[in-house]
Amino acid sequence: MCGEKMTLSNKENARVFKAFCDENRLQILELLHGGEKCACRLLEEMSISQPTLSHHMKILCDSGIVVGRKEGKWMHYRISPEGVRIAQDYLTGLTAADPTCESEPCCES
Amino acid sequence: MCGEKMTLSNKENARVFKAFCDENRLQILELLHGGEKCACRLLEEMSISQPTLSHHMKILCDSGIVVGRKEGKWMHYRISPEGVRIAQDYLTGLTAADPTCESEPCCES
DNA sequence: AAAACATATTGACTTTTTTGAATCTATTGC
DNA sequence: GCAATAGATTCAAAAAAGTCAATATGTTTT
Repeated sequence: MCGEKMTLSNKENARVFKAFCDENRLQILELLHGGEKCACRLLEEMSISQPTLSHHMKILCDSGIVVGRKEGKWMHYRISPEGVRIAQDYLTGLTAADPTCESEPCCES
Repeated sequence: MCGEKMTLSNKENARVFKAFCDENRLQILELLHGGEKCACRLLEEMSISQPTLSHHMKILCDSGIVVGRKEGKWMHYRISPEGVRIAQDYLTGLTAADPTCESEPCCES
């Protein structure tokens, strides 16, 4: 089916949201918001070493929020709308009404 | 104004998303999805110690994703739709078109 | 083929996060 | 008041994450 939403395990969701819980990664996402950029460009706009950037790019790609494209000796990175959508779907599910919900009060005095 | 969206710093956004990058916290959110629960109920449905639960509840509350309500000797916790909305708005901004976007290609060969 | 360049990986170190035993605070019930 | 209960805090240890120098890999250029 087409608009089907997949449910990820807690472990998988934690990996997705790892993308957003480090300041440097948020800065990288900020830079990628302007469009696809290669690692060397990201590096010169940040104040971290090249191995550190590479490390964060790996986490961002593993989370699915960023995708990379190799072109010659360059790696171009961009935000993945599909990855972001998965994170959004999780958040939507958090506040959606749950049909299996028992509303019994907890620890009433 | 009413529908105004606030822009948080990277540091603040990182704190918000900390809520979602730990498996135990995701399990807590799963439990709170069924509705407000007190800490003692959460504790008996999880496999962690009481201080550890208290630690995670603090992080969840600091992130704004969960709010607590004290009633006698009990603490009742629930998911905050306003907090979740803030996280959602950040994600929406990630993929929204940027008017100040320069689309100049990066490292073309 | 050698030099230069872009990026990834390894290894060591530092910092942060997670964890639970022990303890403290606050509330309830006797 | 005293005992019991719920939850937070303190402290120390263990685990995980972030950092960068050095090095490795792969690509382009000369």
